[in-house]
Amino acid sequence: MELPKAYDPKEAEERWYAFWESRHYFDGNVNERKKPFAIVIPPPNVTGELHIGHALNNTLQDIVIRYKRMDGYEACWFPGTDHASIAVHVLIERGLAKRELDDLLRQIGYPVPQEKRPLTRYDLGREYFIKLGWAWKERYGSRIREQLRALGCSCDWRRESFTLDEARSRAVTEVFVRLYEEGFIYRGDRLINWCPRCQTVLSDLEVEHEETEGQLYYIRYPLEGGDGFVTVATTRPETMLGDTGVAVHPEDERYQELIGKFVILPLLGRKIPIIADKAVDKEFGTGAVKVTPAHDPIDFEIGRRHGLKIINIFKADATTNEHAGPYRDLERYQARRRVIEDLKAQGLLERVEPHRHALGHCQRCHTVIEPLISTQWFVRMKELAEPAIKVIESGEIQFIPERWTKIYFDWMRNIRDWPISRQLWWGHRIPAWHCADCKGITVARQAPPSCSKCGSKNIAQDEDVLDTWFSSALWPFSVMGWPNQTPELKYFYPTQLLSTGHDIIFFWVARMIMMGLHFMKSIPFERVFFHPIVKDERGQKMSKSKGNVIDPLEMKEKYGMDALRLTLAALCAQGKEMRLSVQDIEGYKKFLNKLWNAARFSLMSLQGSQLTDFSCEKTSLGLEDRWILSRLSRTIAQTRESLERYEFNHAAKGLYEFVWHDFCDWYLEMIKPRLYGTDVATKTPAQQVLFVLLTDILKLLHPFIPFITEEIWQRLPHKTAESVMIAEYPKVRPEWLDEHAEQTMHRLQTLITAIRTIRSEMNVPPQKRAKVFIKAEASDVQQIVHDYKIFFEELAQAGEISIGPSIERPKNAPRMVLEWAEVFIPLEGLLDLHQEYKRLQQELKKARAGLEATLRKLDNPDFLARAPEEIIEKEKRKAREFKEKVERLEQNLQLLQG
RNA sequence: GGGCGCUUAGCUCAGCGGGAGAGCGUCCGCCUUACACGCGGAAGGCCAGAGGUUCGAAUCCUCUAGCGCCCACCA
Repeated sequence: MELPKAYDPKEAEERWYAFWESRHYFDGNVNERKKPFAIVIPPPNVTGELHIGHALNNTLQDIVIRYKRMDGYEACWFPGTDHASIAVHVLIERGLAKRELDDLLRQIGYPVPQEKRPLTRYDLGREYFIKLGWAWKERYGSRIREQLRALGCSCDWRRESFTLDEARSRAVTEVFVRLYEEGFIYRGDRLINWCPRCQTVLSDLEVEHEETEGQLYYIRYPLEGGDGFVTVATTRPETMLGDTGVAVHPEDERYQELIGKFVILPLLGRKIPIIADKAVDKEFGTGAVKVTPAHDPIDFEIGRRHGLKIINIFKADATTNEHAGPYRDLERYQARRRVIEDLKAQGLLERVEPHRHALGHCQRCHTVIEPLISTQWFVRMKELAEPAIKVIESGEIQFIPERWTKIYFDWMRNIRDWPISRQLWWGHRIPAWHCADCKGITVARQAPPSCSKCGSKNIAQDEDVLDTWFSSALWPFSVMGWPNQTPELKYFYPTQLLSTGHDIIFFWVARMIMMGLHFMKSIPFERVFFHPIVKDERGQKMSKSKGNVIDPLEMKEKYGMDALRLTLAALCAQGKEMRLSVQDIEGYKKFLNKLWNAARFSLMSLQGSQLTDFSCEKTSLGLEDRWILSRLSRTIAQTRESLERYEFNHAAKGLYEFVWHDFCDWYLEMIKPRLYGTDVATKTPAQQVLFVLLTDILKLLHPFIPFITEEIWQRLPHKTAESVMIAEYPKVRPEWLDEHAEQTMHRLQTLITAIRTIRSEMNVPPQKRAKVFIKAEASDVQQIVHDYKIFFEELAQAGEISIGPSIERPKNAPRMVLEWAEVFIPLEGLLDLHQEYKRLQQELKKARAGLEATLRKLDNPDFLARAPEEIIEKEKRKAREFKEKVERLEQNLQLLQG
């Protein structure tokens, strides 16, 4: 079947995806006759849009899963999306405030007010808010799925999950209850990170530190009973309203007499003690520090050690409360200004210094974090982390690249308890019920009829939801139906690969390992591949505001998805970032065009052939056949090895190189005479080999560029499978390896290139036949020229060829000097001797340098004594070759001058 | 403050102990019936710097410089 002149990705991509799906190729089923290969998708946020990072990660996963599927595994890729508790919550709040969600509100039956702006979640109430969340999910949730399909992802869509769906919620509840019963989950007062905008607690990971230009304020605290004062330094003067002590280092001579005395807190007049604590740094500031246990993590610890009072001066929105006395009901920075003004007025502000320090910001809304004391639910992590450290140490789970293990260990060995409650509405509600009478808490899988402590029916469910990463941590087994003991769990768990970005190694990877080990008693995945972060061509992060984003769907529109996929694979080296530009995609698109045309040519050449035998019997094969089969075998091996190591760049580039340069540039050109000819004895084997090459190339490339390979596959005259997607991935064929053919071919290529170089440099018109003289002593070189004359004629436009050991350079003939031959082409016009001289000089210089370097080694007794035998042999051979080349060049230069 | 990574051809990067590579870009010549999204050819590099290990270093070790990232409770 013939191919159209150009490939149209738009039409083909959709058609083939539908075809694959209708044939159930994506389905992974429990199948005891096959080995399973499972991947669980990192669930994109349900309201997300497919960005280039998704495109990369999901392309890589699809490459692996398609490869494994073709290679005989029962492959299953579990898809799904994440409810993204806080991210979605914040988006909805924003949408409400801007009144952008009115239509959704009407849809869920909420009486939308005319005027009110901003609209808040408190106006809606919890029930409507959650309804709105689901309506939102319905509207936007399918978008990301459609985009993954456009990418070509061969997910088993029957198994799609959502972290907030019923089955996953059951898993969440089960895990919470069990961890609570086992004592891992507790509720307590801790100093936590509070986002005053989102009005929720955040884990340390959700806080981003940023260097900020701030000020260090030196404030005098008068000593009790008269003269003198202690000067403390602080970046947050307003928190002095909550000070309950002043601390110095126990060994600080300056303050020895003051320890145990009291100061009077300015502005509020509270009497607070001076205490000694080793946490204080003598060198910083004045060596005396104000202690605000309610609003600073270190102070909290100091306060605890010394039994200091805890005075919280902030409300949930970080405005001051009644404890701030005259400064109550002020926004925190306003309070700071007022406090400073008043201190200054009272002469208690000694000085202010500029001071750079890191400030925590909310990951979602970028508001400055306020450390606060609050009652929250926590998971005790230490004990859960220990086995999770061991499985990495032992290699049971392998990180790729390996360096991420160190980062993992550092975090896991210093792990802190995980605050899991969030004061949000969109998410998994905590399965705990508080009793208004006895204040007891009942944790249960379902709403209990009464308090388990006192039996009172006066109970209400905890208001909080769980950190979104809590459900993500269960993902590898929750998508397989846990807590039910499903056949899928038994067969597909643990999965073989997790592919993700390194930015969520703590958020997600570490927690999945801990939860998997705890609840499944086994690792969740065998390998974790950390893909690089995609940056623009200048190494800058892509962002909409910078206008440097590369939108996958736009690229699909312009170049086709295969082009993007291949580019991403080809650039995916195991570094930390990948620089991507549209030009790269354009470049790989050209490869697809090349492939398309090579396929067109091949199919045309196979037309009408009655091929039945593809055994490629060596006896009937030409040099070029044996060579390309040998190269194919190596390429298969290299592709497989690279894929096993997740070296996608090597796999993609190896195939690119092989297809373009070996197959197209040399092989196809070399077999043209046979294909155009009518001699069945040479034509048929060429067609056989061509067919084998084409089918194997399609199969090898299919995981990278599924659409175009299928489009071509379907036009093959003798399909070995109804789809390339389910064809068997090529296996290494050792019997095809042919060192001799490769060596001979290499010499042939070198000679042809030498002729082409002379022709090109001397401006011999391309179509003009040229007489060629080759001086070569070695009989095998003479043999090559003799046997493969046709290739010199076809590929180098050679006319008559004279070869022999005593060939003389004809007059007016520029030359190429090789290690084992000299090539001359007589010119009709005048030869530019100067140019020729320069070129030969340059080559001589190189050859001499090479010779010297080699001889230096061979003259070194240590080298001869210590280097391995084969290296010495190699150096000797090199020396001979260089020497010969140098001699030939010298002779030629001499002749040139003479 | 701790840790990690990078520095190779004009650009983007491979190579990570034995003769400096690719793609893009540049230059030259070609519309040769698969492909001008192409074909053929060429130019271009003391592999950041300094020490060390080794018979041998772009490749391993140490230090320095520049760039980037992550973690962190010096107020």
